[in-house]
Amino acid sequence: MKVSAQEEYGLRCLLQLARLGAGEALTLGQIAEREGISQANAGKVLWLLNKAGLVSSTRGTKGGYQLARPAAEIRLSEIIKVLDEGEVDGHCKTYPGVLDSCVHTGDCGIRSVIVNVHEAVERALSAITLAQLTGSERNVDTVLHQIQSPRRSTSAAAEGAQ
Amino acid sequence: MKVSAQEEYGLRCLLQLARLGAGEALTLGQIAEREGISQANAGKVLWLLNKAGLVSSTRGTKGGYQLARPAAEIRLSEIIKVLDEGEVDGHCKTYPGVLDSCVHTGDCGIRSVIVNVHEAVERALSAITLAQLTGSERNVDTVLHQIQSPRRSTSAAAEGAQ
DNA sequence: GACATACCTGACTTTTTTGTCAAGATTGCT
DNA sequence: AGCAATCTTGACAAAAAAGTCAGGTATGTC
Repeated sequence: MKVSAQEEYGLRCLLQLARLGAGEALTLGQIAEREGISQANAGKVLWLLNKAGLVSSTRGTKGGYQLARPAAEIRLSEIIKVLDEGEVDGHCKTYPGVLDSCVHTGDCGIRSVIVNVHEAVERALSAITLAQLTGSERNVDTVLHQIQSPRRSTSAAAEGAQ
Repeated sequence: MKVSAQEEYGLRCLLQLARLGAGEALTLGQIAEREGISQANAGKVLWLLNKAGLVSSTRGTKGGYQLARPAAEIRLSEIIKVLDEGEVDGHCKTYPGVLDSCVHTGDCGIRSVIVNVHEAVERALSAITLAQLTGSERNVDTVLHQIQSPRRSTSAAAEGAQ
């Protein structure tokens, strides 16, 4: 349950693009240099984002990448989902240790637990947009604390904080 | 951003133990057989849970594992945290592509984003206890929908659902 | 129309995670 | 005390993910 390398890189590339003015674009080399990662790696991530319709690319001499939509309309949950599916090509990875075929089907008890954990995570991430991340990072704190359950005390959550 | 194999196995083992009556215990072999995983693998996971104080073990002929605390006092966030740290031995994995030393320190902009995403996830998971998972799995749905932000419409979240 | 720039894509190498094995240590029973 | 059952622990092998490389395709400029 952690942010994978590819997810983090994708997020960083998108943040770079979100800070641009209208009509501006960044080339693959520029993005890679600013984030300190290889151009090949950035290219792979941006290709995924392009395929998913989050960014648009222009080829040729004056080419580059830019956001396909306003940053305020791109949710964190969407980004994570796209970059996750790039890893596990299929849609339903079958873990070993399951007597039948797939953990996510059937009535094996763990199914709904796993699925719902993923849903809980996605719900939390869908409350945040790219635009909220570009400005001051302090804003994120504010947004995140709003989605906290109203009937749970903060002390319990802080106790188990990592 | 997904549940790793080790996390899922740990969760399954804990659920087995949570269903026991007071004073009862399960041996490593019993747990492994019920979950369809190897005894060696179950042993590794249970050792982590034991070291973290979530389960207690008894050696000898009539030995076995049992929960160290009531299931109602064990939060999902705690479980995930323990099993995560078993993977990445240290506490702060340094991703490549960062000009300085670690993503989680310094003012590199992405730091607070990553940290806050993790906090959001943990906050969602801390609202669920083991006890809530043992009975009917339908309850999980109910609990999870409570922690949803009151000012976000469900349609947007469903649109990006995986 | 030729050249330079920049994105696209599949194969390959390295690293990390996952799972297994085997030997050691502890406890209860006879 | 001795034996059998059980947990403990470090080292190793297999699988998956992450990252790199090189060749291909498209676009704009001179």
